[in-house]
Formats: sequence, C-alpha cells, structure tokens
Amino acid sequence: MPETTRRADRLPGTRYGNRPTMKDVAARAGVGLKTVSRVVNGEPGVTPDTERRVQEAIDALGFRRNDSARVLRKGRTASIGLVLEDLADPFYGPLSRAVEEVARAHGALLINGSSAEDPEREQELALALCARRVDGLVVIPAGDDHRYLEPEIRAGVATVFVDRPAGRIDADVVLSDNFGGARDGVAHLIAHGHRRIGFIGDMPRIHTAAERLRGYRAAMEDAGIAVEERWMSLGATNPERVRRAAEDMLAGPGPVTAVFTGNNRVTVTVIRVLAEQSRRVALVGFDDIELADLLQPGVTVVAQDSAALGRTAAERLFRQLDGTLVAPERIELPTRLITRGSGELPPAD
Amino acid sequence: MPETTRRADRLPGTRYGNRPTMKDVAARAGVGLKTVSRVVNGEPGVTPDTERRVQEAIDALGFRRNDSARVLRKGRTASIGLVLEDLADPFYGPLSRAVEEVARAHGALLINGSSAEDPEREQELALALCARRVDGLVVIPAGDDHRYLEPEIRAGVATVFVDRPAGRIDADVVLSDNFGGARDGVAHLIAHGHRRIGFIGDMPRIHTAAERLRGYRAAMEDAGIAVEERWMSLGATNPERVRRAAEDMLAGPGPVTAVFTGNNRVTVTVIRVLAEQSRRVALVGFDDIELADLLQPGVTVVAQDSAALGRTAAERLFRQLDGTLVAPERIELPTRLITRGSGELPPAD
DNA sequence: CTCGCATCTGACAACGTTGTCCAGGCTCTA
DNA sequence: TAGAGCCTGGACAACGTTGTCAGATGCGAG
Repeated sequence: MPETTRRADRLPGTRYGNRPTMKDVAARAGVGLKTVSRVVNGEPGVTPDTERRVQEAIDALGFRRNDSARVLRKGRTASIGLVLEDLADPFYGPLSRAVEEVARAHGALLINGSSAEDPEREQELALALCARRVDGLVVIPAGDDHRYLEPEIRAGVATVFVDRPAGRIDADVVLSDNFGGARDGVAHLIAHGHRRIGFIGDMPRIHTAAERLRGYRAAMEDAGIAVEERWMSLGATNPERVRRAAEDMLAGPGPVTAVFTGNNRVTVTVIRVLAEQSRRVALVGFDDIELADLLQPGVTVVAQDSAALGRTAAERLFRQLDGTLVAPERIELPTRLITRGSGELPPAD
Repeated sequence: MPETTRRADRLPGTRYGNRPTMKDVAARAGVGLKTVSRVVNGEPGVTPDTERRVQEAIDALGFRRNDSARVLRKGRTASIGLVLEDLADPFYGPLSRAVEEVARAHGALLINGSSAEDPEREQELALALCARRVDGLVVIPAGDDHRYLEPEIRAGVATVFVDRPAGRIDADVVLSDNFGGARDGVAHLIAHGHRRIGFIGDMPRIHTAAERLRGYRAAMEDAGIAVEERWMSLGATNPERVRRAAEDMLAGPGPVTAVFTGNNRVTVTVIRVLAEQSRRVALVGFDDIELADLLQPGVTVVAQDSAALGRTAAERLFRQLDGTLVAPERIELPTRLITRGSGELPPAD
C-alpha cells in the first residue's frame, strides 16, 4: 500500500527526528533565512517567483514552523490556560467548550487541566501553565488563597476566575447567583406548603456550596422557619454519603417533606433515593441535569448557564489582553428556576 | 487591604511586563547564570549556601522559568495534544479526563481542542499542536485522510487515533467494537420478538456510524429479516431531523415496533419521541446515558467505556514515546449490553 | 610547602525564530 | 545618462534556556 506511512519510516535518534528548519528551507530554495520567514508569515516584500520557490521547498521538506522559538522571540504564545475541577463533570464540558470557542475566535489555543478539587494541584497546574507563558488564565478555584498568582498577574498574565471567587487577591470573577438561586429554589418549595425542608450540599469551604447554603437559610428565615440541624448535610461528596444523608433526613420522627440539593451530582443520587421511597418527597436541585424532564416526576431545578459563564469569562480575559479593561470586576449571572413537577409536589406527611 | 494585589500594580508596557530571567536572578544573587539554572533544575554541584542565596533571589523577584526557551533548547515539550469532536458531549468528557490523568502521570500537560466534526478544522488544530511541538497527539478523527500527519509522524510525533480509525496512514488505533455492539443490541431486540426494527444513526461517512449500521444489518440478516429502506435514517445530526425520522418510521402501515439508536444524542431525542407515543415501542441505544435507569422504562443500552478508550490510547502513546512500541496496532475494546427495560418490551403491533 | 585532585562555578555557544537595518538592483524622471 | 527613490533580499543580533568545557577554589597528602 504505497499511500500509507509506516512508523518504521521514522528517522530514529535525534531530537524531533531531524525536523527541517527555516535554514534548511532557505538553503534548498537558494534564498536567505529571513525570506523564508517572510513567506511563512505572509509578510510583504517577496516576489511571486521567490515565494513559489520557497513554498516548494517547504512542501518538499515538510517544514513546519517551530512555535516555541517563535514564542521565545515574540513574547506571546496565543494560548490560554483553563484550570477546572473535573472535565468529566457534565457541568464543565460546555464551560470548557465555550472558553475554547472564544479563544479560537481570538486565534488562541486552549490548554486545560483538572485540579480534582485539590488546592495544591490547582496551584501546580496554574504555575505550570504560566511557565509555558500562556497569555491568560481562566481558573475555577479549588483553593481559597491565590496570592501565588501575584507575580504572574503583575507580569501581565490576564486572569479571570469563574464559578467561585479568587482568594485574597483582587481579580475578575464571573459567577452564578448561587445565593439568589438557592433562596428562590427553597422559597419555591415553601410556597408549595413545605416547612421541613432538607439541604444536601458540598463542603462549605467551597464558595458555591457556602452561598447555596446561605440561600437555603435565608429562604427559611424569610418564612419564619427554624432550621433543624439534622435537615442539613454538608460535605457529602460521594454518592454513599449523600445516600445516607438523604435516608437519614427522610426517616425518624418529623422527616423532611422536601429536599433541596446543592449540585448536580447530589441531585442525581437523591433522585435515586427518592425513587425508592413509598412517600412522595418534593425535590429542587441546583444545576440542570439531562433528561430531567423525562423522569417521573420531572425534576425541578435551579439552572445555571455554564456555557455563558465560560464565554463571559473568556471574553473578559481577552479584553484584559486588549488593554480595554482596568478595574477588576465581579460579574454575577442570573440563574433560572425550571419547574418540571418534583418541586411542585405538596407535602406528604 | 494589604493582603491583596490590584491589577493596577502591574508593570505596564514591555513584553511579559518585565518578567525576570535567570540572568536577573544571577545578578541579584551574585552568581553565574548557569548556577541559577542548576538550582532551578535541582542539578547537583551547588553548595547549600549558594543554593540558598539563589533561592532567595528567585523568591524575591518572583522568577518562573520560561518553558518556551527550555523547550527550544531541549526539544521536548512534555505536553500532548488531544483533538476531539466536542468537549461538551458527555461521551468525551471522561475520555479527555482519562487522557489527562495518564499524561499527568508522565509529567505532561494536555492541550485539547474541538474539531466540531469538521475535517478541515481537525487538520488545522492538529498541525497547530505540532507547531507547538507537542510530544504526541491523540486524535479522534473527523476526516478520513490523515496523510497530512505524515511529516509529523516521521519527525517523531507519537500519534494514536481513538474512537475511529485513521485514514490512509498506518497508525495506532483504539476503538470500541462498534459492529459487534450494534449487532448484539439489535439481536437482543430480535430475541424479544421484534422484526420491524428501525435504525437511526449518524452520517455513514463517520466510521463509528457506518460500523453500527453494519452491525444492525448483520443482525437483521442473521435473523433472516429483510430490512426496509424506510426503517433506516442516516445522517440525522440535529434533534429536529431525528425527531422527524423517528416519527416517520413509527407512523404509516407496518410501523417499526423497536428502534436502535446510533449514539447518545440520537437516543435522548428518540426517548422524548417515544414518551409521546401511546403504543409502547422498544428501544436500545448505543452509548450509555446518565439516569437511564430511572426513566420509565429504564433504557437498555450498548455501553462503551469512554474512559478506557482514552486511557488505553494515552498509555499507548507514551509507550511510543518510550520507544517500547514498533508496529502500529488496532485495539478494539468490547462493549457491554446493559438491560434496563426498554429493550425487553415485546412488540406492540 | 607544594602538588594533585575533587568540587564548585561561570563563560560561551546553540536551539529556531523574528526585528532591524543595510546593500544592491531596479524603475522612473530630469 | 545620471540621480533619486523604491523594492527585494539577506546578514546579524536577540529572545531565555541548557550543555559543554575550562577555570577557580579548597582540601588533603606527600
């Protein structure tokens, strides 16, 4: 099969396996080094005939410009970094994709990494990206102290935080209205007659979790309901703990008649638990989930627009790079209550 | 608030805003350039006292090694590229994450980009990554001719294709058993008494779609069932077309009693359509979907392990870089039929 | 006290590209 | 035909790092 390449063809040994450089192209085309550079970059000042000869040499040698050298010379990498929690989480896919699209529109590549919710790993990753001299950084914080980025920001790395605010530095932040969204969601349950309402969320050291908890408390207080300690479960990170927490608050005397869940992962687990109950328990979840409308009953959620979060953050980042922006700002995007049935169930004591 | 940094502190003007270099560190510490390099890279041959002085200078200046220059000198970037179709697709999140974890274990960063199913964009992206001198490339092909990668592969860029095979070049490929999975899924429907079975899938120019279609045809043929043209819909890419296709094959004389869907997006749409039908129609879908078990009925699927695909591909890529591998190979991972109810419904004529 | 050796340090070139600047050849005009 | 001006092409330095190699320093042994 003459039309294929076998790996055995590859030149062994030397670095990059003897990749041709502009010098090689110049020699082959019989022109100067800079002339090749001009052709490659589409700069003016090359006669059509010379350009053709250079182009032929490029094609013949399979030359490809070395962007590392280019970056070293020019000082801009045309790439931005994205540090997020977990790409496998359905919440971050669209966000990442939105950031990528904006980057692409600005001719930049996106490098991303997952912090796995570990502050140390977040720092390690962010600094590795800075060492590559990304032009900017979009960070979904795992930690709560970002002073380690001070030298980078001072050195000109555009930085925007998303989903959670930065810790101890003054920087651009784009978030959802976690407090308001949670308060509205819980108020919705109260409006449908519930008073014993459970809350299952992430560790309060995570800003979004703390804000949503605050929203829950605010809604309850507004309604004059005293929250009992056992209605709340914080830091339920894995499905087993969420399950136990849900079962606990559904059992015993004075069980909850409704549950507010603090994020999509918790919601999914709680849906399973509720499906096993004989009694109908109301549910409102933070974050939308796919197929929520097809379940019985449909799942009422407080939805945030993760793509909009990413897009807004990335656009702001490039405006920093343009020099258009000066003062860091905190942008809060609204959430949307989507009623589908589960949040409208009446209390079943 | 003395503990925060304001962007206004940033030095204006010069490239990178005056980022300190090893030279600056050396000057401040009163040592030679190479000594700084040694400290930064943890090379031996530096007295503790000197090391301390250098470290102090590094901290004082906020120095961070410029990896672009390092790459230029060393020839390895310790980064790999991933070209996939759409990060927002739940199928690719875990795959990407798996690749990232393997890369991380090898001390490499992951740069990824979405091709949006456009061959031209795939090529553009892959070559941009090569220009950055990534050490390797994991590609989920959108196009069917990858000869443009020949010079790169020859130059030593490790390359692995995932999910779909490479076109016109001989390279490592990791895929799911699309043919077998689809055949088993359709056979499962036949075993439950169905004979008029619909197939809704992607454009057959996409390898996975073609294979799954082939599996459908094989299962039908094995059972001695002549497939009617109007039972098949190929190239239904957006929800509207899928919906129409499903409605068409469910209407008219001799409607299908079961549907096999070719990917997760199609499955989701078809679930919606079936939910509106008065008659119970059986369904088996390719790709698992979240909450499939909680629907009424649960959705029977042919599941592929996207994380395993990513992990296998990345591991193979690093083995190429180790020099452990020689001959390109085609690795096929098995799929798994998960029965949840929708695929076990009897025909309702 | 001096030599030799081991240890530590630094000068220098090179990586591949781009920006600056100058040389040479051409055209056009007087 | 000579001079001015324009256009094209190329020599050279610089970007920040690392590998090479030779010099400096200190210590112990003879």
